[in-house]
Amino acid sequence: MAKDFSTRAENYAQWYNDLVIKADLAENSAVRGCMVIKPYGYAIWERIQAVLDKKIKDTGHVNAYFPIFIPKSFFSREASHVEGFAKECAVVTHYRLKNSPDGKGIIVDEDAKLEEELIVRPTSETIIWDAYKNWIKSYRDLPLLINQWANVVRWEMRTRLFLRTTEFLWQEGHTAHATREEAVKEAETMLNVYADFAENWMSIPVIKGTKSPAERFAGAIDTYAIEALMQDGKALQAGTSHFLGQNFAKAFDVKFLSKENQLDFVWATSWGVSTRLMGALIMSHSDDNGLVLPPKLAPIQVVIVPIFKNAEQLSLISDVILPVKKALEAKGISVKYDDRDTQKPGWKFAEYEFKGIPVRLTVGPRDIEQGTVEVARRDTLEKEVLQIKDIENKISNLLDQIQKNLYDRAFAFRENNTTRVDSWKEFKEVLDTKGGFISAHWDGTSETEEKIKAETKATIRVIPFNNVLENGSCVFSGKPSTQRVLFARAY
RNA sequence: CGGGGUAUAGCGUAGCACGGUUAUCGCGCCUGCUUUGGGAGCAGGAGGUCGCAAGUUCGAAUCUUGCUACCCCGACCA
Repeated sequence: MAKDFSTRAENYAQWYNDLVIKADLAENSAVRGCMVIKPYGYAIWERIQAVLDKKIKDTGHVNAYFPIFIPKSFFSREASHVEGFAKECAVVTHYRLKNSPDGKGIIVDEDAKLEEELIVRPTSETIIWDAYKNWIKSYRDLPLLINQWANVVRWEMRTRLFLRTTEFLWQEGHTAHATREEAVKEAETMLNVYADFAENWMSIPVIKGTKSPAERFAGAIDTYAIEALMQDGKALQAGTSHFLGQNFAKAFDVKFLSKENQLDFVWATSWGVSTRLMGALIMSHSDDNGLVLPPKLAPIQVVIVPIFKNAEQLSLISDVILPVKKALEAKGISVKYDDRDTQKPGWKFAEYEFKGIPVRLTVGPRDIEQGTVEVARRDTLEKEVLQIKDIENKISNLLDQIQKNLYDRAFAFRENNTTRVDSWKEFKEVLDTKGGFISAHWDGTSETEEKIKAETKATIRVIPFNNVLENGSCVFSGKPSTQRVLFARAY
């Protein structure tokens, strides 16, 4: 087979880039750091959206839409929030262009300067809480459970397709509650929704937990996250959920009258996942032959490739296989029948393999004679020959098997790449030779985390929920510690 | 924003130190014939402001200056 792309062992970063381009998921655009999501990549994102949107609605939330622009003054109301985002904001300063006096092109009209600059949203807490102020007066208005699907802009220094782009797509939930307990519970609920989605739809095992103060969202009291391990041993934060306390309520003066006629600030959460999930999906399952998609998110789950020399042969095959396609579709399976005569079968095999289609059916004249179909599965690259009459009943089972196999494979990889470490020497050794998650004791201070990061580039990815409490000493400082946390180098 | 590098067809490239016919090759694209169970073969063909601007010269992809864009490494990050 023609190998015009890198393998993971040769160059993991290059492999990822080649894969995204060659599988036709996305490409770089004329705007530095911004990507064009191509139809096939967008179809996968639409699957992610559709499933998550339903989960978000099933947990009581409704969708709304807030502006892309945020007045600069709103932005600075919550001190740590501005501090966190100020360095990566795009700012709109003018609203008009004019012809250049020298006749060469077009320039910004300096007379059209905005009274107040507008920030292109890097996240929407401020504009949303400004609106919530008018919506919430009484405990009867609570809880307020709103989500929005939107694009946001964060002016990153270095970008990578899907993993970190200047503009990206996401959903952001913003909720308001009467009590602290309820808000904390909401943040946990949504983290569980994300974890369920990652594990059962994306086949990506994740670790749920709390972020250390250094990794916390700007403006949050607590940040929860699901953390996944990629095949190169680096961790990737796949989703976050924040308990915001009363920080934004205070900044935007959002108060409600309780049943007891007490005026109090509301309690808030926000939570989101982004197109970065596409990166997680790619790096969790794909191999040196290209993309591997979990069936539940694959835009095309089954592709049928007919082998034919002429129109008569094709029509014979079509007569037999089209009813099978219909039967599969009736079961909710998405099937593509590629009967183009402009590409050869071998070309199609390679193409669909690279695009990660979970199951391929091949039917040629020999099969028609014998009443068989060749079934190839993308995850294991195994092929078997089945009776045509059995296809209808066996394929959905096969898709389930693939979905499960991908999860099991990723889970085993994570288990094999999570190491318990009790000395600083071992910590550095494991990090450099093996990578992956390192479970180690930490004294709980930001200073130690900072020093570990400076020396090794590894950060605390997550303090797992339901962590076993055990006495130990910090792997770096030797000070007393009560639990292990997960360290890793991260995306 | 620091340090390094690159810019020639849709993509990847040769040519450039030493200026001189019609700018090289591969992939891809188009046409025809033969092919079709793992990225077909042969023949023919189309496609270029050599990043932009100025300069040196009889003559510039090649030399000089300025500009622009992009890539890699670092600090920052979902």
